[in-house]
Amino acid sequence: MLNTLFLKVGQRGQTGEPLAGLAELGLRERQTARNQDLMREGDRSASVTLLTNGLAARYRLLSSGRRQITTLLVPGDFLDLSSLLVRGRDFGVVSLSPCRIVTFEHDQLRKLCESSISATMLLWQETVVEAAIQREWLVSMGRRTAKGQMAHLICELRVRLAAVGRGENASFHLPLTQTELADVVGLSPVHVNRILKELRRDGLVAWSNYVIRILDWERLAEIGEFNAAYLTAGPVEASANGASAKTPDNAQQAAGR
Amino acid sequence: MLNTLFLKVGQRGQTGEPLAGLAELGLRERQTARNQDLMREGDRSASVTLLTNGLAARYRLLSSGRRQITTLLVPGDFLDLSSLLVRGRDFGVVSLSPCRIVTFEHDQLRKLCESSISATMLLWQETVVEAAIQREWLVSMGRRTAKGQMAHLICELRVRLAAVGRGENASFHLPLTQTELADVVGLSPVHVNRILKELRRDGLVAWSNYVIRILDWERLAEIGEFNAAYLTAGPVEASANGASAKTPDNAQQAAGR
DNA sequence: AGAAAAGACTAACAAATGTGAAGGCAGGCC
DNA sequence: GGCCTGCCTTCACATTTGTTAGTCTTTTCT
Repeated sequence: MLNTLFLKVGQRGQTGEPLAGLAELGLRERQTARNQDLMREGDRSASVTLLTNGLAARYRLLSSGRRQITTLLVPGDFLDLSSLLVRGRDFGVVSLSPCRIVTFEHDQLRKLCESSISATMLLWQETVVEAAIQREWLVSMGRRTAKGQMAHLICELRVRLAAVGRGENASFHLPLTQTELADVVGLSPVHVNRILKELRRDGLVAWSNYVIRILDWERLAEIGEFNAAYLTAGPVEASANGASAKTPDNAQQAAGR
Repeated sequence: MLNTLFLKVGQRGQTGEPLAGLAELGLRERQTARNQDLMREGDRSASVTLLTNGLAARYRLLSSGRRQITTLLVPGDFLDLSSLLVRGRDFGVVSLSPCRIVTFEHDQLRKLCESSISATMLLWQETVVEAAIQREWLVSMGRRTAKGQMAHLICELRVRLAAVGRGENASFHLPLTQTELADVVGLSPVHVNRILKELRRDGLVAWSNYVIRILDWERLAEIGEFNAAYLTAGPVEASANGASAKTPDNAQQAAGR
């Protein structure tokens, strides 16, 4: 139940051990269909949900009907950790594939945090890494070319998915419609189609049946100016943190840098 | 030294009390000039810095020379809280006006966190609110019109600055060049100029000498689809949190809705 | 199996945004 | 006082991106 979370934390050179207690706290592990609204904007909740399998997204809807996906959630990601600290939710969450999720009640989580500072730090770190990913998206949308943005996104997903054991060699499953992809990158579906065509033409990726195969990692990372450090950077080496500062592992090698 | 931080936390209906200990931990309070590089991308640090006065920004530089500002920092904001949890920095920080800053060493901060769970939660909350602001920017860049994006940004800054006592009535000081503004919204300087012209023509804002006066808050908020909840939402009402859930104060009223 | 729906792809055109260049104004500097 | 420099502003034009709409294929539903 916690293995993807542990894998992710492990990739940063840490042990998820302090969070082991979560195993007993998880309520029901649920299975959802694709395209389900897992959470609606504006709700308050008394629990936090962890995605253990599948792909999901945080999004915002504007009055024009336009949608912006602000976060892609992969196994091991919390859908709404922020609800533990701030009331009200400024985003909705939708499943982009059939998903499996577990929920933890705020009260339980808070007890865990009170009893273990290293557990708190690990959870806080999740928020920090998420923010780094969002910053990277901001750079993509603002200053990268559409092609660079797509290239960067593919690189990011490859690393994040590989970290939790999804995808082998240079290919991974990404059950995203071109229209959904458009909502991720903030472009129109037609333009996304154009960009993908270019990436394929240039021999950078193969993309069919929702499986992406990266054909030329080097060039893809170059076009997207991708540097995996923000995903794989471990914690500060600190005695107080209970964390070891191992060298980043194979996932990073695969990721090139 | 901590008053802006306290004001900000207070606006969310909480007391900054648990962080009072910081007052003795702050090292040298420094004054910087405008346009100084306060931190460079890639550095590691052993301390966290709080902005106590002035305006600063986190940014990323691409190889093409293009710059994207990913966060605008106002008094009461930490420049690099994330360094406490993750090594390596994926952004630079530049002062956009003369600034005053205080730094706190990681070791000291960690001790504070270990001794007080509510202090930890308050700091974590800072990260969470920052992430919410970034999500909002993502929505702006991806799915709002350029005009809506500018409108939203102005609303956001008005609320954030008012919260820390900067700006009165509906006007505030924003020492941002149009070129810098372009790096915030991800547009070209020329286009930023066009948008500002429109906003002025429509009687929404007056903008001169780096002072913005909002002439029609209602319409500005409507155009930007601005809802201050993500900035003013307090914590979850929780016994464990030591936080009181007061009704949001006047700053929010001023912010409309 | 057949019908319906969803998704990928393309084309032609429209709108938004970027680029390069220039003029004007103000403040800082000698 | 005069000269630089930085910034705002505008223009003309190039490029990117969006829109609308249509065809084709695949999947889903009955």
